[in-house]
Amino acid sequence: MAAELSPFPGRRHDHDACISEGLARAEEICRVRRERLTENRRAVLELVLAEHQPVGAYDILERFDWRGRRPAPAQIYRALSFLETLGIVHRIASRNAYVACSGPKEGHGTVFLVCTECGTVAEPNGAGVGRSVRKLADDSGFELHTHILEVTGLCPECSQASGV
Amino acid sequence: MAAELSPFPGRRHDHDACISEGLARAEEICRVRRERLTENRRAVLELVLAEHQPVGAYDILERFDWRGRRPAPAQIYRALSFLETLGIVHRIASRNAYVACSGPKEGHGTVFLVCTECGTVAEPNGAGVGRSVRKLADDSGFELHTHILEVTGLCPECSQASGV
DNA sequence: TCGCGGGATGATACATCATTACGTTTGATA
DNA sequence: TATCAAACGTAATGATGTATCATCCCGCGA
Repeated sequence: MAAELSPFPGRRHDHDACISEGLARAEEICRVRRERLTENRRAVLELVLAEHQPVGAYDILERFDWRGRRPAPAQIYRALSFLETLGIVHRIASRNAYVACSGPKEGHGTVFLVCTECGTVAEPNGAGVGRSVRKLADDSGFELHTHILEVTGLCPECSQASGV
Repeated sequence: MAAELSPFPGRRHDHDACISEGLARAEEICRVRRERLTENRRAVLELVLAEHQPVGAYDILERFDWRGRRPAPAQIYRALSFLETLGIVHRIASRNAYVACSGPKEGHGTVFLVCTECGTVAEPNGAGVGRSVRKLADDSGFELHTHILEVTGLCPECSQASGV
């Protein structure tokens, strides 16, 4: 088998590829849905894609220096919610911050592994957890719409580094 | 078996009992841990216990009219974090709001079912989900510390009301 | 090509949520 | 009762997120 047993990106992955894949995916989704990936939205997406750590809206705001101007918060939030509806950016509620969706593959659920040491976020395949959640909801008579699961701990690299 | 198949409180439950049980539980925990359930903390807890909906810190602030004075935000947050460490109040990250822990029983995990219609929050027994999460973390080489799972949808009553 | 209509933007202001800082009070206990 | 840490009171500030509205831009039909 090839690369990823772990959903974490690894220290030396080709991050430029992450970015261009992310952008390509966004373009494809917009094409299909007949939405516009405007300059603003694209710029925000690039800033979110720039890292595998969640990034706050105001961090984006600071890094955003598009043609010398400084946009207002609303502009960032508008772009972020647009990208969220497309499913290419996710909000990490426990941190009030945002990450780019890391996998093109379907079947990943709304599960985030957040490393408390380096901040990296991974989206593992959450199918098993998804089943548990559905069962739990059924047993409780709850009509499930969405769920978010945010797991904190140490990613493989930080776990090793901390001397296991 | 007796009452609760569903972890939801039900429209006509004895809510006074919820409150006094909650307070009694807090007193017991403080006694065991040699902590002080001061007047402030108790007042905040009462306001959180007053509903099964998550309540914002500033909602508490507004309702807080303890001897005519109006406390500052810091006071509310201090009490809330104290109550969180005791495990009798939980923060709902997706809503920036707080609920009282609904069950005296152990074995409930950090799982919240949040009704988007009436706002009621229930804490079902999350043992099954907990196992899935541990497995997922193991498979990803992730050293798990904590997790929060917030499920949105319709509670049994609202689900029925919406005409299933 | 003109003009219309809806979505996106720019900009100001404001609303909401949370923390820091610091001096004072309180309560357990030695 | 002297002491010390914990909790409180208060003010200020920081961080995050929305509302509003005039304007701009783009696709599309006349």
